[in-house]
This record gives sequence, structure tokens and C-alpha cells, in this order.
Amino acid sequence: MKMKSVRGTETKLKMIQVAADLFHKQGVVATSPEEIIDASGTGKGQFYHYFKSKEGLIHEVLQTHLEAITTGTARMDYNVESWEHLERWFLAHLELQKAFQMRRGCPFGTVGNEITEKDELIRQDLNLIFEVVKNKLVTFFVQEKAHRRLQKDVNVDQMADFCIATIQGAMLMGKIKQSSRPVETTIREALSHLKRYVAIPKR
Amino acid sequence: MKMKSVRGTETKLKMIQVAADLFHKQGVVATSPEEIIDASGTGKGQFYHYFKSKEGLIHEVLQTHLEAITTGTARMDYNVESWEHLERWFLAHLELQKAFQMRRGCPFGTVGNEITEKDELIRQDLNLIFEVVKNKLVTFFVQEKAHRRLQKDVNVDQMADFCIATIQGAMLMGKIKQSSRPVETTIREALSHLKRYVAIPKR
DNA sequence: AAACTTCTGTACCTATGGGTACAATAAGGA
DNA sequence: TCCTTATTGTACCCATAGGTACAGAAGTTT
Repeated sequence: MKMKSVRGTETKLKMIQVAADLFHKQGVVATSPEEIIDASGTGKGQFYHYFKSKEGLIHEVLQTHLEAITTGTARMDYNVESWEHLERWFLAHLELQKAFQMRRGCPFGTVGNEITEKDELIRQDLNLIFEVVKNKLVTFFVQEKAHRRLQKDVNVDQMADFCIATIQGAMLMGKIKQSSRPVETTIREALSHLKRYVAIPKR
Repeated sequence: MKMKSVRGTETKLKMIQVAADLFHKQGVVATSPEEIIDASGTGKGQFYHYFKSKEGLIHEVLQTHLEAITTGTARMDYNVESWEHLERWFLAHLELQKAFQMRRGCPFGTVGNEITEKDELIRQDLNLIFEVVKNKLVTFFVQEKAHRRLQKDVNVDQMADFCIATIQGAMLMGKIKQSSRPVETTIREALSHLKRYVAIPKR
């Protein structure tokens, strides 16, 4: 379970990356350890040397995602500091999908949809991820509010929840329809709604 | 493949219903024919007598859903004829989720999230379902527009897409967080947005 | 009631899933 | 260098997935 050499860390990382991609592509239930082992060019020995079980791997995959988000090394920029940024935040999700010809959804949403009663740990991992993402959005709205650029009775928490839910739904529909259209319109509508909360400058 | 007796039709229906429930609960990939057979108290013989394969069953499950929606015999009322109706439409989704202690998402969204390149038929089945649902929403918006109760430049199609995407995202987040809160707020925000398209009465 | 069809039950089959066991290497550290 | 720990490879294991084959029961048709 422990690692001393760089070699080991590299193979482990490779497995995590390959697994993350397969999970995104076809979901975690449909992805077997074997497939991950083959695709990563490693062996069964390594797999169970580095991960207790399949669930252990899923956990590590999500942890890696989380870390990428918090450290800002993720594929997508999760930091929002302006309305332009927020729009980019929405559009970045669409771009991700487009990169896969609209054949995939959100990496987290995909996993989230598969969880059942037995996957309590995974559910919590996902929750943490969404909590971090939400916080970044909340931070922006709080800042705007502090500068009185938002109506003073808005609920920043709900605004963030709305952002996340709409983008998740948009991506899901985008995947099902294999079209960017519904995603684009949903993003547009969502943004248009959020901007109504901008404070009307006094005179 | 054909059926002459009521007895046969009943067992087949039973299997479809049990399968639909299991798919909703744990997804289609995680549900094996065996599990459906056991839970429905039937046998392997029947299963492959009535369905060509697992995929064939999935198809029939979705067809049954579709029929329930079009004939209005579905668990939920998909007809929207007023704004109150639309609100009920949104809330009905939440109620469905609540009935399962927020441990399940949308029956269609759940299946939709699992589709991959190889499930083209299933994807099309789902598309048909969402198309029918969307049409019911569009019909309402068109009607409102015809009565000049909507601003005349609104895009009814996009409004419907927005409805579906938001409720899908809301339900997904509700399932992941196992909480009705995000669902409720997303619904509220969505409705609030849609109502902004209501025409301002001339004086 | 014969002859057909439809329905149901059981036995079997092969591939894969998720793992364990264990030996062989490689790589450091003292 | 020798000892220890990390890493890798291979072989095996049992349960399940998804399905086929086929025989027998039940229902129809004539």
C-alpha cells in the first residue's frame, strides 16, 4: 500500500488516470478492473497492490479529481471571479462535452447517477467535490454581494445550487441527445436568470 | 415471442415492471436478468421467451414508460395546461424522489446517464420519451403565447428544454446529496425565471 | 381427443468479474 | 554486499452474467 519509488507512483497514477477516463466514458459499474489493467498496460498484481479493491480505486479516482479542482490543476478552471468567468465556467462544461463529441456527460454526474445504498463512501466523496465547486461559486456571489452589485436579499447559496443543478441537467440532456443545442440554451437561460439578481444601480 | 394467453401477458408485464423498478433503483448495468427473474418470481425460460436479450427488455421497459406517458396512465401527470400545472409538474418529480427517500433520481435520467456508444437503440428510445415530454411543455407555452400571455419573442422550444434540463439536474443533485433542498431551490429558481417571460399586460 | 401452439422449469454452458496467493524481480539502505 | 521493502507477473479461484437447449405442462383449435 505504501510507495517509496517513483516508478510505483507512476504506475499507480497511470491506473487512476485510465480508470477516470473509463469511468467518464462508460461509468464505473460497466468498467472492470481487468479493463483498467489492460488499458493501463499494467498487471493484476499492481492493481491490488495499490488499491484494496475496486471501490478503493473509485475513491482514489475521486480524490484525485478533488485535488485537481482545489489545486487548480484540473482540466477546467473552477475559479470564478467575474460574470465573464461564470459564463466561462458554464461554457467550459460544454467544451468538455464537445471534446468527446457530446458522447459523455459530466465526470462527476456520471458517477453520481450510479450510486446506490451500498456506495455511501463514494457518495460522500462526490458530495465533497460538489461542495468544493459550490464554494467557489458562493465565494463569487458573496463577493459581488459585498460590493453591493447583487440585490441585497439574494440567497447566494441557492444561486450556486442552481448553477450546479442546471449545468448537470444540461450535460445529461446533451449526452442523451448527443447535441450541444440543449446545453447551450440551458446555459443561456440560466445565466439570464442569474443576472436578474444583479443590483439595479441607484440612479 | 408472440402471446396468446392472458397468463403470458401478465408474466411478461410483471417482469417489465420489476425490471423498471430495479433499473430506477440501481441502474441497468447493475441489474442482471437473474435478479429480475428472481424478483419477479418467474424463470429463465420466460425471460428469454419474451425478450430476445437484456437489451430487448430494456427497450420494452422504455416503451412501456413511453406508453404510460402518452396515455396518461403514468405515475406522474405530464400534462401541463397552466402555470399551476407547470409548478405541479416540477414538484411531481420531487415527490417521486421523496417517495424513495431521495435515494433515486429520474427513471429516465438514470438510464440516460448509463448509455454508451453501443446503446444507440436505447438512446433513441430515451430521446423519444424526452421528446414527448418536451412536446407537452411546448404545447403549453405555445398556447400561452397564442393567447398573448407570453412575450412575443420568447422561444417556447428553449423554454421546454430549460425545464427538462433543470429538473434533471435538480434530481441528480437531490440523489447525490440525498436531500430535497437543492431540488426545491432549483425548481423555485427555474420557475421564477420562466415566469419572467410572461407578457406584461398592456397597462 | 389429436395436434398444435404457447408457456414454464431446469439443466447446462462459456466468459467475465472481482479477487487471492505467491513467487520473482528491482531497488534501496546499512 | 546483504537484507529489507517495493514492485511486478502469473496462476489460480469461485460467483455471477448472459444466454442456449430442451423437455414438459397448459391452453387452443379443429
